[in-house]
Amino acid sequence: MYVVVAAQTVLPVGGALRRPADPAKAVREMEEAERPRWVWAEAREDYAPLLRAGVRVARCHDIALTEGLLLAYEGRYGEPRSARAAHARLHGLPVPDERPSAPDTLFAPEPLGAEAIAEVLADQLRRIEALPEPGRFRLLVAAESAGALVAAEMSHDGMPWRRDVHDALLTDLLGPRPVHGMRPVKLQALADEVTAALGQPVNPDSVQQLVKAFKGAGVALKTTRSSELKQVDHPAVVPLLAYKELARLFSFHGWVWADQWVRDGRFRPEYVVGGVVSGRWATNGGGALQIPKVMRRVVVADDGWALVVADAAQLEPRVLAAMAGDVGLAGAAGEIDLYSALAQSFGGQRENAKIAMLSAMYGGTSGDASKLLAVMRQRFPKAYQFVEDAAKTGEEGRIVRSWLGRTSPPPSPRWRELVSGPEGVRAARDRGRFTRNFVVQGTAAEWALALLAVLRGLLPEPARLVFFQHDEVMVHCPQAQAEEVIAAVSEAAAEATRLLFGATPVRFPMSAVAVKSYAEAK
DNA sequence: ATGATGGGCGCC
DNA sequence: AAAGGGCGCCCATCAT
Repeated sequence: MYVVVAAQTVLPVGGALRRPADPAKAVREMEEAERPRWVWAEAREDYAPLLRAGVRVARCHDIALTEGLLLAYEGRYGEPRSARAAHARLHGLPVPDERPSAPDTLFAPEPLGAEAIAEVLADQLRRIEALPEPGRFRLLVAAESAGALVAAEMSHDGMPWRRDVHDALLTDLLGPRPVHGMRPVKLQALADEVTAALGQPVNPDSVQQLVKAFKGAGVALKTTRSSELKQVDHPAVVPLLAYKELARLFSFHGWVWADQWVRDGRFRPEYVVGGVVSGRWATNGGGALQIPKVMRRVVVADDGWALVVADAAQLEPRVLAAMAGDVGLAGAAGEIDLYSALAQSFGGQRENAKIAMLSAMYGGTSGDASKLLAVMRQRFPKAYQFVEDAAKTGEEGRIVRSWLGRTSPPPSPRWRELVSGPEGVRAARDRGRFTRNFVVQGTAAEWALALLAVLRGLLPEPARLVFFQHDEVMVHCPQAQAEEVIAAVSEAAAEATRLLFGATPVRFPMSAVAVKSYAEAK
């Protein structure tokens, strides 16, 4: 049963519109009584007020996310996907642009009413049924919508973040917090060392100045990447590399960042569900998906609580094995260490097996790749063919889809120009690598979303999902629940596998550990 | 002053 | 560890 929530009203589909005095209370009561699938314009906006009112729901249908998935499938990639835009299209009215990220409260349009949202829902459900594989797409929509619930909840609950530990770490590495606009003392000392070693004043943040100064010292640099610098024998290199590392920590995850993103011992980033074309999440501020490993010690469970950290091992090759239905590869993917199981086919070398798989999935060409790919083609023809087909489709300018039906963007007009020009072969090959990767990464993202959705439903109160990073999840729970949560992770992985692939010999093992601090995991 | 772009690098 | 795809985000720099 679908129930639309919009603008302080509640509309059970097929029923009568209600205007409850306390909408949050009405949602809570209906959730307890009948667990409907809640429908709203955009979970990111509509669920947050409910969370603040202490209401959580099990299932939803996110109109905007669904519209985005449908438009892409229908070859209308990039058209506005808001409920308002979808409603306008339905009635042949002018379609408004996507709302700017900072809504203008003075001139923002009236929110769409529940009846209008119900119309869009009916239209979306019709469009889904008209697809060649409606069952898969329904699963995609459910998983994406569940992801929106999780994302809103994780932003609401936040990841444990010890500001005292963070401050101690920063002070240890950089020196005490400087006054605004100044470099921390240790950073400044490194900058001074670089200047002294190069014999002229240089801002180590400036690529231009660095290249010039190194040239003056007799060193020709193409770039100032650390990989290139490491090849250079010059006394400025060591302090410069140290500077780069610490400067990044200071500006990306330093005190200013913490002032902005950490409150009440919780880091609260804003996640963007489906923010990456492949279906992975992105973040909007906070850089939650780029937290440096050295910072993990700052993520500490509350007293008496634990962090259960779990990540999927070798997710992408397993996804490929399951999608391609390659019996040989699926057999190896029935083992915990897929690459070891493959080693036999590659002269007993686990590393060679790994290179072959990665090159097949990502279009790698370096080193021994081509030789190993030949072995791959011979031993695992269906898996090989699957990614080759995806690459060829992309090179020809056509679109590909993930297992559940997420659609890759079409080539840009610029690409179409390029591909018939002198750089055409290169442009085609680049896009082939993209589509080759899309089918694997996109399906891996779907598996991870399904895992997340199932796990969310299995967690006991008061355990909370607090972090999700592509193929890794973190749950914050009372210590006494840790074993139960670890078991829930395994169960969720098995269920996600069944949902996507049905009966398959491929296993998707997850390593889950209970720790006090994130740094102890892995 | 403000906005756009590219280098560089963190994460998966 | 190699490797490729995907991002976000800072800084410097250049154009407006």
